[in-house]
Amino acid sequence: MSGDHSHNEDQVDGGSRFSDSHKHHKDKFKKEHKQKDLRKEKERDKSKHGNSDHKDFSDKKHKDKEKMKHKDGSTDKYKDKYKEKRKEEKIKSFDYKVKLEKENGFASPLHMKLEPDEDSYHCPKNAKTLKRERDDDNDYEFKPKKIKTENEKKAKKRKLDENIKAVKTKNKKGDVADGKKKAKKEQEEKWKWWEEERYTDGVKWKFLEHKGPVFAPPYEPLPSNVKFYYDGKAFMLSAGAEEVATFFAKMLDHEYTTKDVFRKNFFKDWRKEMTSEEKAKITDLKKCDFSEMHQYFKAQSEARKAMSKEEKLKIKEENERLLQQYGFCIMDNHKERIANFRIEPPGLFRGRGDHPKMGMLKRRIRPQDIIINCSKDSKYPEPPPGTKWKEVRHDNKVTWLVSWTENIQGSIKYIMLNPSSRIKGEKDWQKYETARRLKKCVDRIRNQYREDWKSKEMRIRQRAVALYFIDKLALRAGNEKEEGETADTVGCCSLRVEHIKLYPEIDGQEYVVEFDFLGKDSIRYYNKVPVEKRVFKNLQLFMENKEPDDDLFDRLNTSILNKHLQELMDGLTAKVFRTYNASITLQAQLKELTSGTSLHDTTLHCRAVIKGPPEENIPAKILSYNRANRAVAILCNHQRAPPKTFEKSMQNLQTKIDAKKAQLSAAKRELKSAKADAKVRRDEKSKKAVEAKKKAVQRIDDQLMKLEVQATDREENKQIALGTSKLNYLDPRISVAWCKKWGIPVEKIYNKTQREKFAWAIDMADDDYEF
DNA sequence: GAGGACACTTAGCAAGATGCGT
DNA sequence: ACGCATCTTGCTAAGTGTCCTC
Repeated sequence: MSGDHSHNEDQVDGGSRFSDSHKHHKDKFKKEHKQKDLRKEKERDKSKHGNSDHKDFSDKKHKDKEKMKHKDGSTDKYKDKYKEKRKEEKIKSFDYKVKLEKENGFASPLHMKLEPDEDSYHCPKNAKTLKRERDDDNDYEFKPKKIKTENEKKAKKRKLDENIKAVKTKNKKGDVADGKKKAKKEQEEKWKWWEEERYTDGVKWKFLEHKGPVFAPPYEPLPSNVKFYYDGKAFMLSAGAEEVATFFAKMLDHEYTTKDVFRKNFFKDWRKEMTSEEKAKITDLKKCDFSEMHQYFKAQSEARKAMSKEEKLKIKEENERLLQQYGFCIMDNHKERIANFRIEPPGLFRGRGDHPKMGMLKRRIRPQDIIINCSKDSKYPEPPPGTKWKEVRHDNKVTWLVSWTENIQGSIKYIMLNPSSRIKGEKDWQKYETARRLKKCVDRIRNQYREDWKSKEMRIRQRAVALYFIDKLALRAGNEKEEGETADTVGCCSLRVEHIKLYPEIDGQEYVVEFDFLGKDSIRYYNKVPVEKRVFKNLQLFMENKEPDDDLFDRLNTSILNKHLQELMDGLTAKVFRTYNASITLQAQLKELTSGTSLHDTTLHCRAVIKGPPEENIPAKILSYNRANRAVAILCNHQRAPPKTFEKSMQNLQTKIDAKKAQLSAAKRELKSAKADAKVRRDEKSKKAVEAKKKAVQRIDDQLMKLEVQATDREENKQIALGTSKLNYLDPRISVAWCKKWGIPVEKIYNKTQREKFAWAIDMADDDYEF
């Protein structure tokens, strides 16, 4: 470890030196050793899972001030080469990165009902603010122009509609029979919030009323015949200790109950819940035998599965009742669906990846932990009898209804509205509008950061290279995280030297950077990308005289980067690049893949795309869409574990294909003989027989094609999750426009939940929409 | 400018619901 | 009608980014 540090300038022109305090290094050293065992375990674990040959990452970070040499003498002659490169890049990653399966359908909660239910909400006089002022802060295109002029009319009309609705609700009572009709009507009456003006000044609502959260069911003690054993002897636990023990017992099948960190954290927290006698007696987790408890829970879940239809229905009805009672709120005259009205039940914390806090006890949340947010003039939610809320506040500058502080990280959890709600939808729409604004100035910004690669100042170069990664590779910003509190993951700004490797030349390509790090959710990011020479030289510079666990961009953090971005464009942050690049990629890929010619992709022997005019072929179109979606998912590194049943289901599909093929050749033979027959007989009957056979062949051929498309799609999708990008990064108007253009029903692309979330886009996008 | 509190979006997994072939 | 595969939904962790204080 080098401690030879002295200078402190921010210029890129001197000899490269680090200035780092020795103390800092010593601490680092100690910590590193402490971490070693942990890491070894990580490794083992990883190889067990077979998902990573990932190298040993250190947990340490630090900031160094150094003096660096400007040794980048390269000239830049890329002009519009850049665009091509990007394109190549994308195709590349498509090739080498993992292939995939079918869409995994991410979603959000159920449909929402607009009609208030019987025990109708108390609605205050001043809650009728229908018309809102325009938000002046941004987004010229946020609102379709015509709406501005029509707004008043619409608002009035809506008011009228609502009155009608209110009347309807009254004579609703018990008419279960025409539920279908009603559902239809509801659809027609869906509130088009996107045709209204938005609030100004951060006001999120004027009126908010809800019923509060649903608490986790209380703990039910185990029957007395289910025993816990310590050191081979039955041991009666106190209720508190028993509850925590059951959390562990339930997880016994999971591999992580064998992990040291998990066990240690669990045992420590468990002991806190024990009585002093228990504490004295139970001192070694290894001597604890939870197997009887485990068996009991297993049996219970079996029993649940084997329940009669009536019992299942009963549970369903109860859930529905809860949903109706607690699952909705009134926000500004509209009944809106709440996303997560249930409080998270207690249990053992299991973070993602190698989380230092795995196994800790996640406390039960009580009413006195809960903060309620609602209108002053609303009917406040009641705390359960004999309890009190921690606080009831009336903050209409925020969107949450309920919050509490969680005990593992000390972070705040919220109950908020469903994605189909106005408040979420508006924000979502706005997000895409910001990304569209970026589209207009992205060339300027790209030119700018290229210029900055040559800057005299180290911090500017670092900023420019980081931004290049964020733009080109859709990396996340990479906020700093508190060490030891979470799994060791990074994003762009927090990349460390150990996360990249530089190859001046490899596999016939120049200036290749190999990325290998764990990103959000400890998902591995691995990519080998050729970069521009100047970037490469800069990276060499940044890495000079650094330890593997030093920050690659030691003069940069997300706040600096975002401040810079803010200056380049109003509302621009690192995250916007991900949205922009995802959406623009989808649009480009859809154009390319759907046009017909480019579908003759020889690497993907798919007859479907080769054969016939695309407009006649919906499955092929959907495949094209999924591929475009997939390109984005790959760009954003949205991975998933291959489904457990993948191999099997692939086999099943192949069996089906084989069977279909056999069927096809049989049908063809029959056709042939029918033809021969017709030639000899020359009568109507045999002619007809030929026609029938022809049709049969055609039909079977179509079926076969469909199966093959399905197989291709699924294979390609094996380890790619399409849902995340679909739900969070792709401007839904692109998809809607594509559907309209090619006559594909939107239902083929978006399921019900997704259609609800994207109702605004489905309503407003025409077939010529351009992102 | 560092650090923490806060609000809100993005993320993958798995349980539960649905659908499909037999 | 049943059993399995797939799709949907719920769950909640883990990010981003802003604002405030010192």
